[in-house]
Amino acid sequence: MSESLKEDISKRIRFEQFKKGELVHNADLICTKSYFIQDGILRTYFLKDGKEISEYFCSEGEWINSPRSFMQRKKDIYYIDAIENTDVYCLDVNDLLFLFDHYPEMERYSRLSMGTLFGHLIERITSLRFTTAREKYEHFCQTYHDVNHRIPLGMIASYLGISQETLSRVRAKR
Amino acid sequence: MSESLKEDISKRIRFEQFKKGELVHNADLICTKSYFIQDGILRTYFLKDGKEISEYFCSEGEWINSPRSFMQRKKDIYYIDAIENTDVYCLDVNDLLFLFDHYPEMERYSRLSMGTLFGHLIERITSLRFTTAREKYEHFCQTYHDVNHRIPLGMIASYLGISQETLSRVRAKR
DNA sequence: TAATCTTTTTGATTTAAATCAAAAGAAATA
DNA sequence: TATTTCTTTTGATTTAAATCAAAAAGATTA
Repeated sequence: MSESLKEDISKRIRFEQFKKGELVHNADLICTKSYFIQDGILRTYFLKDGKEISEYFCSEGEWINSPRSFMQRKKDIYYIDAIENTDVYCLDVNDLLFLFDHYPEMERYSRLSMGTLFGHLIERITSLRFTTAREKYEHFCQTYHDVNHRIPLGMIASYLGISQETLSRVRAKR
Repeated sequence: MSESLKEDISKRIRFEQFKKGELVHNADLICTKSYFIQDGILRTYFLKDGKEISEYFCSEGEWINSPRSFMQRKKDIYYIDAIENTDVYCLDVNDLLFLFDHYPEMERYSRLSMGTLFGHLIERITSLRFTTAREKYEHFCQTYHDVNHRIPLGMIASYLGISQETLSRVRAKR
């Protein structure tokens, strides 16, 4: 990464803090920012039949946004909230596009990190098809073992597409 | 797209044909090619407990490969086979990397099309969590309605993570 | 510290879908 | 065209997980 790019990024990112339970992004708005987590956990979720369904969790060292809203500049169904008090650096979509336009290496970085993210999504799809609740949870533990016990049981259950009672019983049997 | 890029691409892609049921990519090998479908349907699948589990289907106008194998140059669990007699244009990973190195616009094209693909995967995850078999199939019909009846029932069932008997009954009730 | 609210666990019952089994219908092959 | 093979449908039974209900445990606030 070139010096001028580093400088340009640091000029554009801004530090922000969110309290536990606070809404980071509201689905009523277009998501114009991407958040890099310094400390804490953020969650993406959407509403189905009035209930919150967790989509994914991000912790230290990861970027989070509402992907389609951010990339396609339109509204989407996803909310983002803070599971713990969380410190982030945020980058506006316009600044990101500026960086894409001025630094070809940014395009490349983006392509490569998309590839990784892509892999995660495929893993996720595979795990959702494992039929039993136990297998789903096992898979969750593998991918999220570091944050497993920092996330409330009910949120994990909706992420896995199983009821909280079932998840509680699955955990009890380990 | 610049003329020289167009020319460079057409010099590098090669026409190939596969018979119905033929293996396009074997999971024992690294996937070094990406296939653009001109006519027909290709399927990605993997084996679980000796059974084929369909991962996704691609038809006319779409690109298919074994993503992690192709992008990270390592073996992965996915096979690709032909559901119908299929005509494709194929592009080697080295040629693609050459194009990335020589045409910044290729990086951009890749980034944008990844964004779309990303959206599809998120849709997919959402649909897999819809609890009932009927809802899963409804969602499949929306995204794959044009190829729905060109794909055998059993393959759709494994794609959705439900049994073929259940899918047959779901269909009967429509 | 008590009181309230939230989250998790435990128990009983119901239900959707899996499994087992076999017949019917299509497609491929001789 | 008949025969074999593969795919889909239908029926009976079982099972995993949802739902309903309530208690226990853990947080948060007064």
